[in-house]
Amino acid sequence: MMFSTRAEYGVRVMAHLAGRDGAEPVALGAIATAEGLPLAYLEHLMARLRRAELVASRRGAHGGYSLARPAGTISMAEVVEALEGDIAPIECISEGADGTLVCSREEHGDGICPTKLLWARVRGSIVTTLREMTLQDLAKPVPERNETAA
Amino acid sequence: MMFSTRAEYGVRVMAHLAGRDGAEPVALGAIATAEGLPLAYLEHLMARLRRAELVASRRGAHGGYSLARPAGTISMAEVVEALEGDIAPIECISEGADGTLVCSREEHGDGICPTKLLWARVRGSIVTTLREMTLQDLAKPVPERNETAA
DNA sequence: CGTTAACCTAGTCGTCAGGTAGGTATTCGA
DNA sequence: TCGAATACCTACCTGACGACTAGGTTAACG
Repeated sequence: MMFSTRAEYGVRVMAHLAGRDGAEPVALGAIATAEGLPLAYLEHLMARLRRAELVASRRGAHGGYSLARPAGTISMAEVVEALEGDIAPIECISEGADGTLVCSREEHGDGICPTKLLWARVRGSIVTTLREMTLQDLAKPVPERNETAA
Repeated sequence: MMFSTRAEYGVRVMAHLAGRDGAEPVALGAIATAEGLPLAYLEHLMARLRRAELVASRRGAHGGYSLARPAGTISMAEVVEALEGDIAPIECISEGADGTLVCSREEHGDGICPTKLLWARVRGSIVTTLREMTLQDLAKPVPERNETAA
């Protein structure tokens, strides 16, 4: 719908990695099997995540992927943005260089776009929600209690 | 991006209508010209809005569209939902019959989907934002002061 | 040196957003 | 009563892009 499977699959992989925090790299094939997702397709997503420096990779035998930073420091906004690109509810709204929102409809000098307010707020609420969550929040859906936990 | 031009165009038309609140119906051709949007395409969107009973129509000469209810009582959630269908950030999340969110990944009896929490929150923030705004909020981008206003 | 797995580049395929076209039904003014 | 205006409906087209496959090359371990 609004986000494609890129975000869906990518987030699942990241959540999977977050479950193995700090440990050895995990082979993508193992993740694909565990999550029931197509390996070849995941490779494309990992390329995006790697370019965004959210995951580190080790090639060769016993290689794989691991988080580039602790799960608690990776916001979901970073993850989703790396996978889907700039977050904009509709085409005509995008983020300018200085962080302000630009409406392409306003560039013709026509004056104010009345609907900009709406989309700006929608975008804001999405970004805020994504920023407030980290990978760690997704990594602990089953809180076991044999440890005092991380 | 996340919403298509259906939402963008449709909201523009609705905002346009809100500016003529209560008055005579406005011909779609006039709106299309004013907003610079393709008339034939807008007709499809109006069909959705009409089926959702957000606009009323009058056929024939001097016919056109008008809001079915006062602008202040029409939430943007209704408008967007009528245009785009059910609001869901990704395919696997949808609203069940009783309003609870359902993740299609959980239906295989696999247990909890860790990413559901994320998408549920994103969806929630979008819906909340859309619900908090009404058409009236879009209709007054240029607050004139020759009247005490509506 | 061979196996493993990341990495890269091209494709294919189906769907759907975005828009066009042309007709029919309804209402008004003259 | 006619004809112009306008909503309404169904069908169709087209390009882009999401989702995925295929097949290779490079790097690291044992």
